[in-house]
Amino acid sequence: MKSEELTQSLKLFIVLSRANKAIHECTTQFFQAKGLNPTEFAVLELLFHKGSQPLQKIGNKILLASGSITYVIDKLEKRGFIHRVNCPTDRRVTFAEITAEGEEFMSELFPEHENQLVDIMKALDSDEKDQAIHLLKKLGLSIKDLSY
Amino acid sequence: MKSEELTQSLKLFIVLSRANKAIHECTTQFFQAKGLNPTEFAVLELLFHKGSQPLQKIGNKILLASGSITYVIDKLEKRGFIHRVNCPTDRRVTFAEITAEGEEFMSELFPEHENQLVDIMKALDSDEKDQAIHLLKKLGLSIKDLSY
DNA sequence: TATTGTTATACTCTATAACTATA
DNA sequence: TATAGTTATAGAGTATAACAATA
Repeated sequence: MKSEELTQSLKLFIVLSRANKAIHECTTQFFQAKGLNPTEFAVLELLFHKGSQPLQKIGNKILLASGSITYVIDKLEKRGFIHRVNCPTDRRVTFAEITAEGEEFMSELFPEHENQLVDIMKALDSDEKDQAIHLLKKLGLSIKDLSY
Repeated sequence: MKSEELTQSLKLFIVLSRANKAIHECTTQFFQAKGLNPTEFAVLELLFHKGSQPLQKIGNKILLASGSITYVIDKLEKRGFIHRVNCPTDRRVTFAEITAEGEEFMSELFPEHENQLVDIMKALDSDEKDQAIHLLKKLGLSIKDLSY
């Protein structure tokens, strides 16, 4: 017979995967309705909240190869949400900077995204959310120490 | 100022996404080391645990279009893990069935997968796992009722 | 007519490698 | 030499649509 720990671990894996999948589908659908895929949203959100970034740094944060970053930045630039800015001190470096249009776009989109999340998380009350945050943070942090 | 509920919901979204991503990377890496992608593992696991299935039914469970199912089944069949079986009562239908080789493969792989999950979830004790399961199940189920 | 599965095709996203230009 | 970004190319995985066989 399987151990209690094994049964629990498998169960936790399943409910965590399913909850994440359900949430991810909601948010992805929301982004797509605005013409963005999750990667594009991630880049736009980074620039919106953290300011201009060198392309390479964006690639590191979003975990994307340099050639792929060029592709994503090109797309966002074509839509007018960001533009490239040469670094004055190192001519190899290019910054991505959000435009006024991108700023306006995100000023509307991000609060909607937040409201959607509030809606999605409504099933849990404040205490339960705190518990879930605590447990998932603990779990997530521990995994980074694993050698997989 | 942002409401407490909004801050909590956003935080919960982030820690849930991160925990899932970390776990997903572990399991995906494990599958890939065995030459499977997550979709292939999902199909194989379905046949291993639930027995033969019509291709269309597999597509519904894994959420894959019929053309894509053909592609995945072809790959698993080429590796000798499954084979196609004609339905005797409805000649339109084809079942996918796990082979002896696939059975043997999964008999070894699945317990390893479970052990990996036990390892991954070790950061939480038994009570914490139960709490997390309870909260995530509640959350996951509630989202299906949403209209997104 | 509706359904199952296949084929052919195209698209999106990502990675890799070779390259240019700087440092 | 090493680094930043671009270009060209390839590949995986998925979707779509047209199709053949069967119900």
